[in-house]
Amino acid sequence: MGTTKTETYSDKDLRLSLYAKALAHPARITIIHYLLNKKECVCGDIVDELPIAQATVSQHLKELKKAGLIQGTINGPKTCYCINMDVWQKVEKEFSTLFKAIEKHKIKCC
Amino acid sequence: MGTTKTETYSDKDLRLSLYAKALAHPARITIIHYLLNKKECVCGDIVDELPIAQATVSQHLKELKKAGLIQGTINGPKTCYCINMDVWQKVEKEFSTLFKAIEKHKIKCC
DNA sequence: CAATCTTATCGTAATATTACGATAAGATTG
DNA sequence: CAATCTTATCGTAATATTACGATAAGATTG
Repeated sequence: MGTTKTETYSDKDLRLSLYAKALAHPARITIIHYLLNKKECVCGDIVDELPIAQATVSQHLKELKKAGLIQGTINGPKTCYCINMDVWQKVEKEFSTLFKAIEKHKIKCC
Repeated sequence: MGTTKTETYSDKDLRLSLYAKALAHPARITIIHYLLNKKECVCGDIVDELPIAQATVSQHLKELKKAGLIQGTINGPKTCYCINMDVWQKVEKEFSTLFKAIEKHKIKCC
């Protein structure tokens, strides 16, 4: 017990839930916003922006990388991070499909 | 330790992360889709749709209610569920603000 | 009213997540 | 090359999440 049963859900639902999961932490949302506000790739002063330790930030970056939302490339002693546009297009598409379905839904009975 | 530090993030980022969290499970995505496909409010045969026990479904419904994404009204021995359109409008707005910001972001350096 | 049906809640177990300090790994700087 | 700087990873603790069986709560059905 304790583990989510992944086998029996549709691939679509599963994928959407994984994207949602990647965004389900304020630190990770803040990181995404931070990357968006920079004109260049960020060689990690992300730690200064967040109220959490360097190790924890690194963990969150790993989560975002795992979901494909960001990319990181090692550049000397530093690591450069940036938004992965291709994956975000998919994310946007999947979420807006859901949102559109909800817009069409016009029932209010409770 | 173990708890997310909520105090120090912006309200916006925090809110978005909580909506994402509510959607961060395939069962909950499936429930939302199920409610969308019904023409009327659903008096819970949701359990039959999911590969998990009734108690667990009830728990997921509680999570969705907590986030405001669905509503439930007791109707005799049954409980009727439906999508909470007002809250979903907010959710959509917050997500699309993020998506639009990402669309504008045209840097690819890694 | 007893039996039944539906759903929420309780208790509990297993796993996942979050956070941190310490340290490792790898480059650059003096 | 020693010192330093940056970031990932390890180990660990605390809490959260997921899942289930059992049971409670509340109505309806016979």
